[in-house]
Amino acid sequence: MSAANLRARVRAEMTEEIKSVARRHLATDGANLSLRAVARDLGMASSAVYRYFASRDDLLTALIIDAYDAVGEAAEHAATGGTTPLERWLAACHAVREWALANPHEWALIYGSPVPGYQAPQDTIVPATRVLLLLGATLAGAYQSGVAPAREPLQGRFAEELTPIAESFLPGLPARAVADTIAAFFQLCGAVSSELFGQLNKSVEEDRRGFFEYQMRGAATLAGL
Amino acid sequence: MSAANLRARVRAEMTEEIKSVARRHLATDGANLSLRAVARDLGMASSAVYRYFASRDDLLTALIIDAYDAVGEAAEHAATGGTTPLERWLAACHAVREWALANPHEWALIYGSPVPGYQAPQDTIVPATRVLLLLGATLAGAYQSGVAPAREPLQGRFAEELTPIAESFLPGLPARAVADTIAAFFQLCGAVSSELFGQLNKSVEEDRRGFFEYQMRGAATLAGL
DNA sequence: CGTTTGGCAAGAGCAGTGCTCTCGTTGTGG
DNA sequence: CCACAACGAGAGCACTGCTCTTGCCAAACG
Repeated sequence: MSAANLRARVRAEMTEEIKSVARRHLATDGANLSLRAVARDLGMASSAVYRYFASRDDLLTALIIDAYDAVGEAAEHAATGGTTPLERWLAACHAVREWALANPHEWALIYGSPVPGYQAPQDTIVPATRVLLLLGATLAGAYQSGVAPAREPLQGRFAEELTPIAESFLPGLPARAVADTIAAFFQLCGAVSSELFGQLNKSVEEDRRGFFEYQMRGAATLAGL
Repeated sequence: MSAANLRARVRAEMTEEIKSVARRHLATDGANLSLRAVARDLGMASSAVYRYFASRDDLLTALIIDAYDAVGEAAEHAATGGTTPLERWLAACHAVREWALANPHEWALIYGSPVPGYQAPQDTIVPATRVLLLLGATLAGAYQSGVAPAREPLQGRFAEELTPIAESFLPGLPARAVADTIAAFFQLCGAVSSELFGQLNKSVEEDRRGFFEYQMRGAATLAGL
């Protein structure tokens, strides 16, 4: 039994080591991750890597899940600091941005254009919603504590579509708040991606953090925070 | 002289044909464009393509410029229809979204994560600002016609950084309006990319257009429109 | 203790890629 | 008319993802 555990542990360590080297390659060379190059760095044959990941896409999927978890944890950790909902909101947004600046290629992997021919498996959708849920929970807290006043309900078909989502994911939250949460999350993604992918080319150079906060305060305003 | 023109015209036609086939490959196979496959489709050797484009990145750059122009023109054309600034604003946003839905891989090419190792040359930055300038001009028109009231000036270092940009690109527009324009543009990019890249996974299915309009009305609100 | 089984690594090999170089051909400008 | 530049084709290099076969070594079983 301990032998089997040992085998499994060695295998897990090897898997983790492959992912680690792959992450390093990702950080330096960009998204076109070469499985052979990773194998070379590990001093093993490229075919040996296939014992641990069935394909290059499988390795990418593992990295994607890790990245979702990493950015989610960074945001959650930052959000514990603030006292008011708005402070927690902004702290989470800044944490996401800073994680993205520190790990640009991993950000591109999860929130950039999908890798060609790559279809995200089911395993990725749960960790993908972590930041979204954090924003939603922050907003829900603001509603429950009365910091944010109740707002007119939304009208429109998409509001009806969002109602069951609201029930299952964030019970008690009106559909409008769910819509605002998703919209704010998209705004966050847009702000980070645009800055990271070079859209604000030489317009704001020094105080990008300040401009980002301006945008996220706007997102909070739209969400009723 | 007409001979030289003929040579140049044949060359231009060939260049256009290569781009056309490449665009078709882009639409079906995704972003990992294969120069050899394009050459095969054209019935010529892969090395012959290099007479027209120095590298695969050069071909991508040409496609990127075309894509920027296409989405810019779609937005500008749509914006001519509306009567009020808000109508023109929303029409432009919807046009951008619809262009992106019709040409997802080209959208990914210009607003998704940058292709690994690819550095956007100077030729791309002018057409890239076309949609941004349209939004800015719409906002400027609203200010000048008095539809949108004047707002408190921004404070913060990024506002100072944006002041010279305002002078050169959209003269007469306060720094805050420039900041709002860029923020709105990022919001537009975020909303379109998130929808296109599958971030709203099974939450809103039917009325995505309505949800998008909700977001863009929010962006207009933040911009003071 | 001997044998069999199963996980692992290595190597060769296939089909594909971007890109370069060389070698003919062809058409144009002086 | 002829030199020259532009062009297309083909071979070739180094690389990729992935598969298949072979050999190895430790664990499990009789």
